[in-house]
Amino acid sequence: MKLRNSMGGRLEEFEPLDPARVGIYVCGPTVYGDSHLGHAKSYVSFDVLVRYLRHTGFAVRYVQNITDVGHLSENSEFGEDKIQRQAALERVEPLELAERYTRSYFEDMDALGNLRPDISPRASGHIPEQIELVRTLLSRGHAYRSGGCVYYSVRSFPGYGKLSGRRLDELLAGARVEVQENKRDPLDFALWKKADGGHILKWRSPWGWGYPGWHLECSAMAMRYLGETIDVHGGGLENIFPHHECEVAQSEAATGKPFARFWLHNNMVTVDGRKMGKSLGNFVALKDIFARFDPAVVRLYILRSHYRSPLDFTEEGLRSARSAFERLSELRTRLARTAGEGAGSDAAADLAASLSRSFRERMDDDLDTPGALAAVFDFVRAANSMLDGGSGAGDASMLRDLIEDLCGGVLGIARRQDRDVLETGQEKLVEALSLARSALRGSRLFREADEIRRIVAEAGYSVRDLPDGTSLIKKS
RNA sequence: GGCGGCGUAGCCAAGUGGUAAGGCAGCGGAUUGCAAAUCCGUCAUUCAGCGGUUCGAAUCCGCUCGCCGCCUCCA
Repeated sequence: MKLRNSMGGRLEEFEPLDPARVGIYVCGPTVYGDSHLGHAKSYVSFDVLVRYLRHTGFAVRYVQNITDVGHLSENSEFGEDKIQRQAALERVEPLELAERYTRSYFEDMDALGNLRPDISPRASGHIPEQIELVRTLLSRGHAYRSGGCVYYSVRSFPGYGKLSGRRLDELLAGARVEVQENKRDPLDFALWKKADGGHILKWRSPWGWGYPGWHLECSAMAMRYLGETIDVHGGGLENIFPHHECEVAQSEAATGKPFARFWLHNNMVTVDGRKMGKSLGNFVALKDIFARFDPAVVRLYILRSHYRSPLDFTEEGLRSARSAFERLSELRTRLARTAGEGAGSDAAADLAASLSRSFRERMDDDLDTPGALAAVFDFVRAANSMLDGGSGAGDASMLRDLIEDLCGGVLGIARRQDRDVLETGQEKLVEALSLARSALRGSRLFREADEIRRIVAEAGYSVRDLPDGTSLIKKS
């Protein structure tokens, strides 16, 4: 499998350090608000990577942090902690707020079908590890104390800039580097900050009461759970600089070893061509989208574009994804109905082999999910044709197993509910209406039957008259 | 100002030297009591524009235009 490595920018054959095991670290959310589509794109992308690696036989340890401290609202000495600021607004404890939005985050990710990370470490729960890392950097001469804070000395690490392609003099030329009195160099960044009066989230350290700098947690937790050199480090494109650049500098200066072998970055979600972000006030909360679209549709929408391409959010795009999702779901339902005992034909085996091959080819090419989906939809047409032609139970079983494996197991776009079983009270009523309608049709009372179909459709169920009976399907 | 990316049909989107995948929408047909679903056919002589390299370019090079991201917290 080839992946585009942000470190160097080239497509490289992926091989983990340990041939059988892969360690992945992905920058998780700062939990001070509900998740939006941008989170969905990032975490769906990495979820598919993890699923695919497991599918191809690797044992994967997937670590994704939860940032609940140290993320300041501005890059200044006196910036407010985002968690603390929002906690004050909602009148709760900072960690209570973090817990609230951590749950909200997992609710949304579960709905999208993302597998839970194997470890979801909290920054606040890893203060000793972070302090230890600062001590190491101090002892190695890469950090210095000043005004109760500890800063990383960027010029002590020659590799600074190698990930983001920046050069120190160019950074200085930029107008927005703020000179701060405690720093020896404007480019230096805080490892540990002194807590002044208003800070609630603070810990005792060798340098007094304080709290960790934002970049520190990822280095400390990644190395704690995945070792000093990790196979894959992922995150959003906007984190390449400064966040990931600083992680590289901290970690490699501390260990003398490469920090991450593969850096993967997903592109942004835009709205009307503009980046979506909390600070821009144009973000689309997942809970709002889920009220109108099945989360599986949102997932398919995301996977229809490449992880490294920007995704422009549109209502029309979501509707298009919903149609495509329905088409796929139709086939899956059809296969499940037909599947049973019996030997499969050569034609079905050929079709399955063809999809397996092209799916793998596309996924092996830097996780080309749009290409993989194209292969899936080629398969959808061919499989429908076979079923139209009267393929038997054995063929259907074979095709079903494959599509469940790829779409369910790898892409995660399978809807979980069994759509032939209607369970809620409303659904029972709809089912009863449908039976009554069948009787009307039997009596050739089509006008009445059509009226029932129209009403049931308004309630969110599509009614179809098939040669062997009537099908009821809940719309997405 | 510096660094990086993008521009493929009405919309979305693969394809990085060999003659334009796929989805949605549309149109014609088969099927159907009518629909829906499904299938068949159709839908870019052309890949922002202009030059160049090549037997051959959407793919490589140069220039132009347009858009976006990062350089400050952000997935």
